[in-house]
Amino acid sequence: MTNSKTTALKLSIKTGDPRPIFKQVVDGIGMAIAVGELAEGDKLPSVRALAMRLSINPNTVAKAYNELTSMGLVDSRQGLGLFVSVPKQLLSNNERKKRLQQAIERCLGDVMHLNYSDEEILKAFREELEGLRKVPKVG
Amino acid sequence: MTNSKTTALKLSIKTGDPRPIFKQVVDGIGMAIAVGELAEGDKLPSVRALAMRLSINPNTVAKAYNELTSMGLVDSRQGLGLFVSVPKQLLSNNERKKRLQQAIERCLGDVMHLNYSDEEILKAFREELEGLRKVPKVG
DNA sequence: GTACTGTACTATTAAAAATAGTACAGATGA
DNA sequence: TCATCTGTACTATTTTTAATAGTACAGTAC
Repeated sequence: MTNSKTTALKLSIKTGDPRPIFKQVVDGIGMAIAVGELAEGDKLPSVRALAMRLSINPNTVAKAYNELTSMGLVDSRQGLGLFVSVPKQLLSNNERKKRLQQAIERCLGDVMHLNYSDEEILKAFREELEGLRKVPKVG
Repeated sequence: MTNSKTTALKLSIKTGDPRPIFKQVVDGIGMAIAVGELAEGDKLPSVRALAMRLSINPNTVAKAYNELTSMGLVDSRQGLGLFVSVPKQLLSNNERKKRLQQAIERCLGDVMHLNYSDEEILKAFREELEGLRKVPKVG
């Protein structure tokens, strides 16, 4: 017996998005987990079900699911499916810090051209972060 | 007569970087302009010279230069070269805001898995931003 | 003139992403 | 047991993007 309810997952693929499809899936589910829309133990849609819902190839979903598993965000149970895992930490502190900095650098690289002041950028960042944290689990 | 001195531009292509080469060039030069390493009126290396220096194809540099021109960061002068342009604003406020938010969302999406607290993330972001602004023009 | 600039092409190769189809072992419930 | 679901692992093919290679042209400078 496990938590077999497949949580409603709002996820869509945008054709205009520069990211490849499998990356959109990874990011979408990863974000849902991060903000608590998907809670520990929740079951993800099956590879084939999600592929059908998103009108994409099952292999593409499988690729995304493999990456999520590698990231330690979900656990695979043989024959059962994928489940949101207990938070774990499989990255070294150095690696975590490196990724944090790289993400921020990339963000700033994309933003610096836009002629916003430091204060405006910081404000937008803080608000976005708070907004994410506020999103509660779906009831 | 124009400002014909080609400013020393520290720029390198990293094979491990997930970004395509032309994007690394765009980002690198864009950032150099943003932080003031490249000042208004400075001349960029020629397409062919930069291509040779980076050991990449001139077309790849040309592609990056075209994007920088489209972004309004540099101006092309027929037969002369590319020059860092006066700051202009060819994006609507809506478009600017949209891009700011998208960049931040993407950043947070990459960061939320790392188990950092909001405070730690904000601190890292603020420090990175301040660090960039502090970089002075090369003397 | 010669030697630079950016730009615009065509063609080709290389790499990444996505699709299509098949197969297999474990789990579940009838 | 049987049918059906699960993730996973393949191979093959197509599509898309990036990168390379080569040529050409108009404008600028000396």
